[in-house]
Amino acid sequence: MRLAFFGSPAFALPSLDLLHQDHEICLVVAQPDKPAGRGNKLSSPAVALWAKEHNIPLAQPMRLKGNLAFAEQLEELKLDAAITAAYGKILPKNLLDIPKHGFLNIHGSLLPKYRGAAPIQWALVRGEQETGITIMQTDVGMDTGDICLIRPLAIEADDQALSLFEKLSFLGAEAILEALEKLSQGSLERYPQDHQQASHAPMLSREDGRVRWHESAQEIYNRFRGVYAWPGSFSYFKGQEIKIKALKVLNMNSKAEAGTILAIENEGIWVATGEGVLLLEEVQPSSKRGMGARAWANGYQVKPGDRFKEKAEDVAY
RNA sequence: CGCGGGGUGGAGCAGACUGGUAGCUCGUCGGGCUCAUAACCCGAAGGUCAUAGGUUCAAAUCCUGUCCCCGCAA
Repeated sequence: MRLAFFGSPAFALPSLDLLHQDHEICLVVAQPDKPAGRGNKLSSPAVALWAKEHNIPLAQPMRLKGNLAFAEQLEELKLDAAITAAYGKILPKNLLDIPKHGFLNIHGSLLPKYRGAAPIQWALVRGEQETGITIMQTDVGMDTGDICLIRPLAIEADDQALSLFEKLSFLGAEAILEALEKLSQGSLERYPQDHQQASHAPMLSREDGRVRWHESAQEIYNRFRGVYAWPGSFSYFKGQEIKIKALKVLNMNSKAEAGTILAIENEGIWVATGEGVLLLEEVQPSSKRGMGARAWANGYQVKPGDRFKEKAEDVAY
C-alpha cells in the first residue's frame, strides 16, 4: 500500500523498518529539528534521520493546522493510509481525511487506558503488570478513535521505561503490519472505545521524577522505573541534588522516618521509606558521573541516620 | 556563542579564596586478634594533582590556551 509515516522518536523505528519492507512509504513526516542538548546544538528526530538514510522524502512541517501546502502535498501522494507513531503533534481533521483509509495510530497502551503522550511511563509508575499496543483509527481527539487491534504484553518486575519502550516498539511494528494486512483484505474491524474506562497519561514533567519518600518502597520503585529514561529519579542530600540510577526493593521493614539512611553496605545503601526499605545501588550527584552508592557514601561522608530530603531547601540535620 | 559544575594513588572525596611536607573514607597487599568474619588492631605499597604554556625563589593552589566528563534548560 502507499503510506505516509508520521513519527519522531526511536519508538517509531521498528515500525518504519518493517513497513518499509512490505509497503511503499511515500513520505516520512517528523517533528522539525530542534536545538537540543548541552550547547543547544540542532538535532534531528530519530525518524528524520532514518528517512535521510533510506533516501525517502521527508517533511518536517512546523505547523499542520491551516498548512495548505502540506495538505496538498499529501493529497498528491494518493495515499492508501497514513501511520502515526509517537509523532507528537495533533492532526487536524482536514489531514485525517486525506488518505483513502485515514490514519492508523500505534499507541503504547491498552486503550482506553493511558491515553496521551506517555502511556508506557505511566503504566510503570502505576505499577501495572500488563500493558500493550493498540492500533487505532486516529480521530481528532487525544487517542479516542476506534480500536482496530490490541496486543497485550506482560510487564516484568524489573522492566523500566527503556526496556519496555523497546519491547513495545517491536510489538507495535508487528501489530501495525498485521493491521495493514487486514486493511488491504478489507477485514480490519473497528470498534469504539469504552470511554468510561479511559485514563490519561500526560507527558512527564521533571517534577514526576522527584522521589516521594513517604510512599512505599514499591511505589517509589515503580516511579523510578517509569521515569527511568527521563527525567530520572532524583532527591536531595545535604542540599545537593542526587540522581538515583539503580534501585531495589528490600524485603524488610523499618520504623525510621522516611528517607533515613539505615545502613551502608558494600552492595549499596539502605533507605527507609513510608513502608519498607529500599537499596540504593547507584547514584549520581549533579556534575558527576554515576557511581556506586557505597563509593558515594565514602566520598561524601554519608552516615547512617542521615536523611534524604525531597526538596533542595530542606536542610538535612 | 543557553546556564552551571567537575577532572587530585585502584574507587569516591577534601585541599585551591589566604602559593611553601599529598589529607580523608574505602579498596589492595602483609601481619596481628578471634571459634569465626565483610568486624577490630598494626604496618606497607601506590599519585607526572587532565594537558600545554605563563607568573614566581617556590604552583594541585594564581593567569592563559586545549582536551575530556556531567547536571540544568530546551
